Amino acid sequence: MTSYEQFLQVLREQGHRLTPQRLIVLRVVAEGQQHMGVDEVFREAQAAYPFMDLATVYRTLRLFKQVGLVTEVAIGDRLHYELTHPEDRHHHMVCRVCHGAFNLGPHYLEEFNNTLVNEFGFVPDLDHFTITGVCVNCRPEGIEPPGTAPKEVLTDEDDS
Amino acid sequence: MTSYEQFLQVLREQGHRLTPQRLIVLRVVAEGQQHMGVDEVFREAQAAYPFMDLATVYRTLRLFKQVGLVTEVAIGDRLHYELTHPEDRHHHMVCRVCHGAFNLGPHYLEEFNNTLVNEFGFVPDLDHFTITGVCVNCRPEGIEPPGTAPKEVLTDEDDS
DNA sequence: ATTGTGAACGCAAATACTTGCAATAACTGG
DNA sequence: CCAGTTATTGCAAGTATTTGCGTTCACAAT
Repeated sequence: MTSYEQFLQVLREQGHRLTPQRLIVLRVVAEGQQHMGVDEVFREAQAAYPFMDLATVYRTLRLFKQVGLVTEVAIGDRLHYELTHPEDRHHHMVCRVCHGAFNLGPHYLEEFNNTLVNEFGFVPDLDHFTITGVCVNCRPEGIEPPGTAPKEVLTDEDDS
Repeated sequence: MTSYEQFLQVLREQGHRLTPQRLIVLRVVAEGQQHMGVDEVFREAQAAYPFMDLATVYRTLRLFKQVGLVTEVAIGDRLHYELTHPEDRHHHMVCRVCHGAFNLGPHYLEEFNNTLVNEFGFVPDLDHFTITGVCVNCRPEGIEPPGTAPKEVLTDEDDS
């Protein structure tokens, strides 16, 4: 059973209607190899369903994010979306220079989370978390720090 | 305003021109009691200088942020700006419910920073950092925050 | 299968923010 | 103090995203 089927179940259980538009957006995101921008999703969806409206794509992605079906990643100054893989929760480090995105295991933030909760009673939103910075490859030439270079999951050609 | 003068110096040193518009935006932000939204800054600035254009406010705030004169804080889905106080660097925790902002000392992120640098060679942007979540006051009573639920059943608050 | 209800849609207008461009004016060097 | 250079501005148009609203259609109950 694909997670696709399970996702339909989740939507239905929460009382959301399974419209063709939603099914298509879900399929498009699910078939995308990595996180996609809204315009990409729109283009693909429209190809499969010509009446698709951009506002619907925005609304649908927002719903999916809310329900947890998709994960939002801030790439540059724009939001991208990827299918949520519950078995592989992770955060993202996004390079400000090359816009590459690298995965970060959840445990890296657990301690931070606990500190905020215990010291301030503040419960941070850490379901998914995107932190910007500069990756190894884009760092000015110098001494390579110890550790393994993370696997890059996205390279988006664009400049802001 | 002692730091005000220093700020002018910074701008000048970096080759930026001291236009009346910039001086006014700087003054407005400096006089603001807390972080201000762009529209607030615009309104105040326009009161002092009727020709002020909204685009100029956006451009000026972006410049100031780049130069480090102001700090950007994401409140809700909108950006706010406050004067940078070099002697009191801090991050922000912003409540998703009441939109309240709480300061967070820099040391809370130092370890996290080091981990990313050492393990991934990724240098995160942590000059200023805003994390959203739910603050103590807005947290529903009796709801255990995520990530802190003990594996074994314990009703004791004591930690060890 | 038919129908009622309201969620979701499509569209167009609104909002938030950015950008191209010609005119202006801050700074420099004479 | 004056003129040249070019960063910066104001305006208007552009882009990204959201929202109001009348219509449509998914779903449940007949």
